[in-house]
This record gives sequence, C-alpha cells and structure tokens, in this order.
Amino acid sequence: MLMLPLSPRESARRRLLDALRREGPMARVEIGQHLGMSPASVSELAANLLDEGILVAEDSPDQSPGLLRGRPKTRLYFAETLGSVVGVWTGFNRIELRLVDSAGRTRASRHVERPLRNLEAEELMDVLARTIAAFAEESGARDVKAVGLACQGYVDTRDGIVAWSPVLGTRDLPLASGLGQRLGKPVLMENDASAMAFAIAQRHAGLRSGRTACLMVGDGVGLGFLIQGELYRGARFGGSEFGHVRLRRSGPQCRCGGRGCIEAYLADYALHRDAQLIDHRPAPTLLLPGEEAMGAVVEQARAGNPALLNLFHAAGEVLGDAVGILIQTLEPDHIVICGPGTRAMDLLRPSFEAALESQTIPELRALATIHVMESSMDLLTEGVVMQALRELDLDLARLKAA
Amino acid sequence: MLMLPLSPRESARRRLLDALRREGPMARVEIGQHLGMSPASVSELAANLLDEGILVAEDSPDQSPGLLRGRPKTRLYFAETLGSVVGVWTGFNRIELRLVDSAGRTRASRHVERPLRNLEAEELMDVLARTIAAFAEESGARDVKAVGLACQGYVDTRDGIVAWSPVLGTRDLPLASGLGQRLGKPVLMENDASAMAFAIAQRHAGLRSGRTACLMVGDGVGLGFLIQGELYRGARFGGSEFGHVRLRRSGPQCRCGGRGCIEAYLADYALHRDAQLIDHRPAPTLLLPGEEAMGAVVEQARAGNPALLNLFHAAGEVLGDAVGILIQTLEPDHIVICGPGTRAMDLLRPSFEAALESQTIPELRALATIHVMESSMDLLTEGVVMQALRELDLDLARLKAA
DNA sequence: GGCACTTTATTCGCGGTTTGAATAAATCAA
DNA sequence: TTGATTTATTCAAACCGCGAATAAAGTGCC
Repeated sequence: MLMLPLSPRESARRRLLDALRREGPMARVEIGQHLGMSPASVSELAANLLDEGILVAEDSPDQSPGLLRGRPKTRLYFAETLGSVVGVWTGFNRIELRLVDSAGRTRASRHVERPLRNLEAEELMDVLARTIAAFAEESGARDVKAVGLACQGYVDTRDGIVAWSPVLGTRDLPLASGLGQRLGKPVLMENDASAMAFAIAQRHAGLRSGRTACLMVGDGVGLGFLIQGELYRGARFGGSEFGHVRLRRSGPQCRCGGRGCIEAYLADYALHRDAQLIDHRPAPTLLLPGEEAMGAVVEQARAGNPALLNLFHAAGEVLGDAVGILIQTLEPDHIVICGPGTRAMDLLRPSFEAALESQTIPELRALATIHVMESSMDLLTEGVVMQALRELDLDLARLKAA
Repeated sequence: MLMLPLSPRESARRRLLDALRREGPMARVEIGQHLGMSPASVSELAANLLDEGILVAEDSPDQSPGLLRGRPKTRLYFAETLGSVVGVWTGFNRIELRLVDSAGRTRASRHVERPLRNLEAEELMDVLARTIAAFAEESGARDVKAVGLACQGYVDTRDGIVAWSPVLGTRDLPLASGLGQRLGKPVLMENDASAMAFAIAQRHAGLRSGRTACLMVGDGVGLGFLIQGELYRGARFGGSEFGHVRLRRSGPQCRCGGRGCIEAYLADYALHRDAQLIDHRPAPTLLLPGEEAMGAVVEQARAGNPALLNLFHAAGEVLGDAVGILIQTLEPDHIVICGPGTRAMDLLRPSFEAALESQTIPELRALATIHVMESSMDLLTEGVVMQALRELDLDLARLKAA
C-alpha cells in the first residue's frame, strides 16, 4: 500500500467519497453541510468525480415526503460500473469473505471453515487464493479490482508482509505479493483489530473525532487506534498486537510463546483451555473453541461455578489493567471494547472496573468514555474493504492526474 | 493555550522560525535548503517577518573563510527588541529558571532550592510568582512576554490546570491563570516529560521524523511522545504520567497512593527508599534524595552490594517491561531513555534487555532504536520555553492578521 | 576600471484550491 | 404567469507555493 501524504484535493475528495459510502446517496448541499465545505467546493469536486465516471447524478429527482418547495435535490451516487472489491479475514480455522461494490454495499458474503494453521507458506497462499477466486466466481462478481485482507498478528501494511501471526506457521510472509500474483489483483493488508476499529468508527460518528482506542477481544486481543477517524500507523505495523503485552510475569502460557500476556487471560482459547483444566480434562491444543463451546463456559460461570468465576474475575482484572495502560499512554477520548469476548462482559465487569479504578486517577479515567460493543466478526471484512476502496479511489485520482 | 489548527502559512512560518532558533542565523537560501522550500517562498515569508519586525537582516555580509564568489549571503536573525520568555520547572524541592530572548538564546538561568510540597494553593502560587519575578528582575530582563511552566503530573495544557501532581498538595489547581494574574503575563503549561521530549528533539534532527517516545526517569517517570517532531496531545493532558502505569499488582508503594507503578521501582525516591530499608534505616519520607545520595547508592551497588544489585535488577526489569509496552502500543521509530535515572544504566541494562526481549518479538523490537541520553534537567526549561516562544510567534502573526 | 562570472535574492506570473457572492436553474403555489 | 423557494453553477478574488526570469551584489582577472 502506497502511503504518500494526501494533497488537499485528495483529502477533500476522500472525505466526500467516504461520506457518500457511509450515508448513501446525497445531494451536493447535503454533502456540503455534512463536511463543512462551501457549495462551490462541493460543486467543483462533484463535477470532477462525475467527469471521471466515479459518481452518477440521479436523473429523476427525489420525491421525499417533506415540503416540496424549491429546486429539488439531485442526489449523487456511485457508478455501478466501477467494479468491486473482496474483503477477507483469515481466522484460525475460518475464512470470512465479503464482496462489495464501489459504493460500499455488500453484494455477497460467506465464510468457509478451513483450518489454516500448520500449512506451508505456498500451500496457504494457494488455499487462500483458490477460496477467494471461488467466492468471487460463485457470487457473480464481474470485475474485482482489489482484495483487502485482514489478519491477526504483526502486519506490515505498507509492504503487505506478515511478520508473525498466531494463525500462520511461518514468519515474515509476503502475503500481499504472493496472493497478488496468484489472483492478478492488488492485495491490501491490514491488522484485523485495525480493520475492526475503522469499521466501527465508520458506523459511529462520535468515534471519528478525537482519539479512539478500540480493543478487540476474541480469538486474540488486538488494538486499533484512530486519530480523527484515521488509523494511527506505527513505524511499520498498523495496530500492534496489544494482546501480547505481558502483564503478569509468571502468568499462564500464551500462544506467542511468552507468559502472562493479556491474551493469555482474555482470549477465547485461553478461557476455554483454563476451563477445561478446571474440569480435569486434558489441556486442549491452542486451536480455537467455537462459539458454542465458549457459550457453555460462560453459562456455567453464570450458573455460579466458583472456579470458572475466578477465571473471569482474573480476566476482567487483566482487561481493566489493559484499559488502564491505554488510558495512561494514549489518553484517548473513546475506548471501545468489542469482539466476541464482550459476550462475558457481565462476568468481567466487576473486576474490570475495580482494576481500572485502582490504577488510574479519577481525572484521567474521566477523560475516556468506555463503550462496550458486541461487534460481530464480519465487521472486520467491512473495515478492510473500506480501506481498500479508499485506496482504489486514490489510485483512480492519480491515474487521471498522470 | 489556544490550540487551533495551523493554516498552511502559519505552519510554514513556524517551521522557518523553529529552524532559525535551532540553527542560529541563516541566509534565505540556506533556510530553503534546510526546509525543502523554494527560494521564492522563503523570500516571501522572510519579507513578512522582516516587515513585522520579528526578524532582522544582517547588514554587514558574512565573511566566512570559504570561497567568496557570488553575491554574499545576508543572514536573518531575530530582532533583539522582541522581549524575552521565562521558563520554569517546579521540582520537588527545587525550582529551575531560565530566561531566553526571542531568538531562543539563554540569557540567564539559575535554580532555587525551595520545598514546594505541602504548601496551600495560594501560598504555592505566591511563592512561585515571587521567585519568577525576582529571577527576571535580577537577570535584567527588560520585557518578559510570557512564562512557560513545566511540572510533573497530569497537566491540562489547554486550560493550564494541574489535575494532580506529586509535587503539589492540591488537585485541579488552575496554576496558569493563578500565576498569570500574579505576574500579569500569559503562562503556558506543559508536562515536564513532554517539555524534555520536545527539547531533545529540537537538538537531534533524527528524532524529529517518525514517532519518538521519550521516557524520562528521575524524580518520577514520565513520557513525552512526538509525532513528526510535534508533541502528541491526548484528550486533555499532554504526555501522560506513564510512570503510574501499574506493572506489578502487589509491588512497592508509590507516591500516587497505588502499588507497583513503574515509578515505584525506577524513580529516585523509590530506589533511595528501598536502599535505606536494606540498611535497616527508618524508611524515609517520600522527599527526593539529592544527586549525592543517589550517587552513593549507585556506587555501593557497583561495588557489589548484592541487595542493592537486586534493587537495580528489579528496576531494570520494570524499565524493560515499560519500554516493551511502549513498543507494542505506539510502535515508535525512536525510544529515548533520559533523565537523571540514566546514571545507573549500566546496572539496569542486563535485566532491562532481558525483560524487553522476553516480551516483544524480534521483528517488533527491531523497529525502534533505543537511545540512552544523560539529559540534564535544565533541558526541561529549554523545552517549555521553546513551546512558549512558538505560541508567541503565532499570537504575533494572528495579531497582525487582525 | 571594466567585464565576466558566480551566487543570492526578488519579482512575476502560473496552476491549483477554496470561498463568497452573484447568477442560473428547477420546481411549487397561487 | 408570476413569485417564492431551494439547489446548483459560475465568476472573481484571495491565497499558496513554485519555476523561471531577472535583478543584485559581490569576486577575480585583464
């Protein structure tokens, strides 16, 4: 992914197209009010986008039920002919797929159960490429322009390299170029928590101003950090795998090889593993438990099983510590706790709040509003697809310019 | 402190003045090369600044010893008539003061030994105001335009309020307005670690690109975070008191009231206190040990005292964990460890490196280069004074515009 | 001194961008 | 048909940075 700084024009253009994807077709006035731009500027930008065939103007004006005085609005929408983008998330034993058109509307989505762990690099990329191609085929996608891929781990978004991922066996895998060659299309990569953060912020206007830290708890624990609605990019990777911050020196085993990582308490695999151990069952491998298995653990705990309650108590404490660290380091305006892990928020909350209180002063804690969202995992593909669409927009603009 | 976004012009102007303060008088060509601006733009900007009386052009051209072909450069420098700024740092029992002219050159500096802890809010502000006024007086400052004040703790830079500081007895102290009234001048506030980070980045060009996390270890442990050379601003406070991140649930007592904070291992007061306890001396209060006392502790450890070595070992481990958290959360390009605490870096290093290695994967660790700098505390006043000067520049520009 | 040469600084005009104000367009209501 | 009303476009002005041409200010050599 190219990462040049955007010219003023490009950034205005991006804001316009973002708004149109989020809100659906809008008239020029509405866009202007929405973005705080003068009608003249919107008109100018829109004229370009219409010229380029990216947008189309409504021919039959809107018949909205309000009062109908004045010249009617002509709404602008995305051209249908611009092709589509596939968004992919590679989980542990599951691949999520989504096909969207250039307007950002989902045309098809599905998931495939397929364990990816322990595959050789080449085989992995073959499987992924075949799965993506088959999905596009069966969804009747005419013209797939790009693929966006979100995955856990340390993802170098610029070069499309996965430095390490719990899902993959190998290190430093050039996944974007490997898939790109196989599919004949550009592949853009993103850390999965970053993709989730972006998708959530697209849906909640309030999270697009100031600083938003999005903590995704599920298969693992990831962090996506947004400043003014844009993903914070570190030196090389996007959202770091915050889950591998070690909070307890001699805590439980983590799948990264370390001990006492945030993940090793909070992630599904960790909770499930420790629950099994309580029942004196053989410790399972690190493969991910399904939603049913996790639901069963949560239900037993809610029923009052004291050993399980302890487990969630410890996990809540770790979550509180983690949020405390985020608050003290980033001072965000918003903290979003999301992902499947929120299913047990009721069990986590008491120790979560106690831990958070005990490590931050009230003034600091009051800074950030904490949102708990049961965001489903298919938001992930939405986030990465949105990012891919924006890159395509930019490419188109630069193509025209040259 | 007003925090409006800068117009393109204002930002160019700021870059020019920054460069001139850092590098001293420069000719227009040199400024252009330095900042990557066209000669035309520099000429235009310079003309404005000369008009406004902020800069002055050299009348007798430079006689540098190189080859003297071509039209000689006329260097630009700051007008002497623009007044000065006082920078202040309030430590535990020490006040650092610095008087600089508008060119950023230090005209006078001194420090006053004066315990500030346990003073009532009004008395504290009286003492500070008197100290500052006396310093300005005795330094022969003609025209002090503003005061920049750095202090430990949670400092709201926008409103000039100290939410909490280990130095102060009270909470939510409106220090900027209180001092401002007493002195009749605007007072700008900054967290001390932020001020240090800014000062260090002004001196090291490499730290001004990308992301730089500056960890200051001394009286306490603070964090200043820079993105492209500009201080990262959180929701309300500048650099957070990162030292109060709790790393060990049942660790030693911290002066914030908690336990196991980073500070409670690494700060001078903590190391000194624990060293005293080893010698079975009564546990001292939390007042800060002087440099001699700390030097003695370090010397004893270097001489091989095993209990003291353990102390530094534990502190190094905490430092490693802290840097690990920074790397995994912010993914900075540079990490600077600075402040008086670096005096014992040789003792900290083995456990520091081991802890860092054990909690980050190599790819991630390789991202950030770690610099250890024995930055003296009087850089603090330099940092806050620089920030104050920039605000004054901006005010002047906006005054002219209106 | 005068002329060539070299380097620095300024000026000028252009292209790109945003905006307020004026204008045009499209519709409804009476 | 006319007027009212709202939407969209056009136009002139301002701004910003820049390349190119030009002016300025010296040195060095004859």
